[in-house]
Amino acid sequence: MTRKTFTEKVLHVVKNIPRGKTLTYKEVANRAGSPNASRAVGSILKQNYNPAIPCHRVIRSDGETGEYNRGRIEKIRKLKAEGAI
DNA sequence: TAGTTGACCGGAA
DNA sequence: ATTCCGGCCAACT
Repeated sequence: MTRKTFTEKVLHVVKNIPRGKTLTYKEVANRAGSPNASRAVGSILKQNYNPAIPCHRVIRSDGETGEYNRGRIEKIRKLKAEGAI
């Protein structure tokens, strides 16, 4: 069984996030199989530069947008453009 | 191989 | 309400 690594699972989950919807790092980690790996999710998305992965739809549990490769402002702007805010 | 870092979370002061 | 602390996991050096 070639199980997918945590990283692959996270990328898959984020890739499946529909437009106008936002998931928290904790939710993504939970779907990836590790509910406590919320921090690892951020580290992974940070390294993953893939336009097919809408990492800007992943926000913090506090309701804040969190950070983004291209800037937090761009992240917020994209979320607003999608109606997530 | 081991140690440090960080796009986090939750609880305590 | 805001600020501080420890814990958790993967990637980096």
